[in-house]
Amino acid sequence: MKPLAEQIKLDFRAGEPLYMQIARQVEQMVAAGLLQVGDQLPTVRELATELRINFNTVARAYHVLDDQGLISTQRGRGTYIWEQPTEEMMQKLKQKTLEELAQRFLEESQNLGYSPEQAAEVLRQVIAASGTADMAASNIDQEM
Amino acid sequence: MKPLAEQIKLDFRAGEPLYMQIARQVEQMVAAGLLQVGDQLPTVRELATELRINFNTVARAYHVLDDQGLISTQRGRGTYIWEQPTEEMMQKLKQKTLEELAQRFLEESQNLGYSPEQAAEVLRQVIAASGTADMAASNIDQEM
DNA sequence: AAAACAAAGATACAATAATACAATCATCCA
DNA sequence: TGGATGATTGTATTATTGTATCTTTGTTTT
Repeated sequence: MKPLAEQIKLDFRAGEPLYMQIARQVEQMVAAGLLQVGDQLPTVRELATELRINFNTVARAYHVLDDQGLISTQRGRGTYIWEQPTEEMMQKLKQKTLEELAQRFLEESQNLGYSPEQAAEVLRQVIAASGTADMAASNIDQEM
Repeated sequence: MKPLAEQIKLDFRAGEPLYMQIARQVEQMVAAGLLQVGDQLPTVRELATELRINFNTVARAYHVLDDQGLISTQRGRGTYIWEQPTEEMMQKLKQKTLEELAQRFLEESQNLGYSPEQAAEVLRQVIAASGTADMAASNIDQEM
């Protein structure tokens, strides 16, 4: 297949920002099946050089797609098309898991030798700590 | 016991660096008693191959653990769980692990769209249910 | 015209990978 | 026995790749 860079056309005079043009065209290629799960996208620098723009602009486009879950950007490794769970899959995953998560948390805590009450107490503390916006690193150790 | 490599799960999309994920999970296995004094860890290349990452990333994880005194890495020899941590170290390690477990439980719950309070409430119910013989699936969603 | 905002670029940084290296071990043969 | 040699293991250094932060620029708003 032709290099991705050659398939992306930028219109420097369009109202649409460059990074959105890139993101949109990658989306369309995925939708068209031209890009498939696991495919590696060009590095931000490669694509930027081809398109004669700054690599941060490509990085912004990739960031948008990453937020969508369409791709996976991995520092030091590269950028890849990511499996996108369907809405119903997400829904199914959501159904049962909260209790299972709690169950697993409890089991793992008990494996460490803690009682369910201690596990619950630490959870409360972690919640409290993450709730405070500016929390000086809470030290739970002394409190138990 | 299952090979260590199979027990380590990497999330390539997580914010947490891969080497930290590895180091943390090894810590947790030590805290849980799954790894004991003298046990040999996989070589950096073995583990890296299994995890499909570069062996330097494993080496970096091992280096972190070596600095903590938890393991001993020896060029040409391999990597081993170091002397049994003192009771105090073990206590701290377990405490840290428990907090990390709570943190992860919380994050995963929130990823599913639940509030910290809902997560805590479900945990309470699971605890209560595990006390009694059977636990009917509680449906907390409508209650909060 | 000045302020405010967003897009794009420049620069420094952090995580991962690639490559070459040094220490140790295992094997074999004199 | 012991030295040679190749394989294995962790280490050091450098390159690659995405990220964070700040600056510049152009457009819009007031």
